[in-house]
Amino acid sequence: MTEDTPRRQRGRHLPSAEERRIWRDFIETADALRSELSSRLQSESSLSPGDYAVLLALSESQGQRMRSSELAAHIGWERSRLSHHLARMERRGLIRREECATDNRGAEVVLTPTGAETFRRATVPHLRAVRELFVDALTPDQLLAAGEIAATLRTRLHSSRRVDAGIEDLPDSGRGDLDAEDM
Amino acid sequence: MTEDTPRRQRGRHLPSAEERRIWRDFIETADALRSELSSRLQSESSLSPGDYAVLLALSESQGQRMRSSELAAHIGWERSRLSHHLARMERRGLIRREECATDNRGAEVVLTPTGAETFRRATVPHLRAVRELFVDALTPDQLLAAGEIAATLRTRLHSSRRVDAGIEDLPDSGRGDLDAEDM
DNA sequence: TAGATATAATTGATGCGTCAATCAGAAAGG
DNA sequence: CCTTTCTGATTGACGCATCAATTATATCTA
Repeated sequence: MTEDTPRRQRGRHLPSAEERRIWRDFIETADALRSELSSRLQSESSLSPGDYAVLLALSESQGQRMRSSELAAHIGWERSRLSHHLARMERRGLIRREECATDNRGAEVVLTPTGAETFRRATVPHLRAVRELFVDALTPDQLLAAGEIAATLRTRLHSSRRVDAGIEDLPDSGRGDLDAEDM
Repeated sequence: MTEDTPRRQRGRHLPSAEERRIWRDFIETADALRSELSSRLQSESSLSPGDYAVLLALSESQGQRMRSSELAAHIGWERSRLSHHLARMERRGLIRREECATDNRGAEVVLTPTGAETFRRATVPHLRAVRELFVDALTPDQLLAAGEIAATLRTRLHSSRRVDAGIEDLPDSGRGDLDAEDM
């Protein structure tokens, strides 16, 4: 009774060749986009996307300083990743780490003048590239659709992560945690 | 005459807050998707997406072997990246490198039985995950739209890479080189 | 207040990606 | 032939991501 003729009832079969093609196209294009943006950012400003995310968050923060954990949460990184990254950024003089007055375990990450200036000079070219390669490349309809597709995928991603068995669909929980990466 | 009031003539201004939001959503979602798929693949099969791409290409090749450069071109990697990756895969016994009979500089990459078996066991769960998190998450319309968006973006990406000055739009050159990553 | 536990942050190990440099062998041109 | 140039492939250095382990301080509770 359970023969596997192409009886496309959603959810029972593996993706078809066409579906796999779309999947590949989608994920590889997003990847190529990320990598092109990243390489432009790198050559124009000597910043990686990670640097950019950190500097953006700090620029927008009170006093251009933030507790390390707070920063990690804000940009959606693991603390360990941030710690390694900050070490590299500190070496380059983009940020500084100070000890925290109210909690002796804590560290405060501070934007240096160099960091602020580097970030300032990076912004416009970066946003221009986003416009050129993404916003302007798409028709207004496509742009809208892209937003909806992203929202849909994100919802599924979140619900599937909680259940992990992955059978029951949770009731659409809104989109809670957003990360900052890229302005 | 060139004041910058919101006169949305495409191509002259930086992306708006809403456009930036869509951009962030899009790129971060694609990223989250990639990372979720990759982590499932890892825990189910001890394979990275890179491993998967290499094994897929080899599985489909004549005699389960390929010249190293050929393989690199097929999956769209730099030779250097492939070389490093093959070194790691060889250590784990997934592939083997033999010297090439017809060109003494050349190397042939060969799928080992272990590699073939590991790949075989990885395929179904991986495709199931692609279905769950991507194909089935979207409506048929959205799936189509995703494919078109990817195609559009890819075209722009390719033309902009050639010109590099990036002003003139090239006439839509079809989509030449595709990479293999993920089946 | 002493001991358990939780939390902030760092560290070390390892895999992965990119770049520039290298090396050996093939091809081409004199 | 011999030298120059090109090409297949590898290497080393470094940045980046993830995981597990660690350190130091804070907090909680008996």
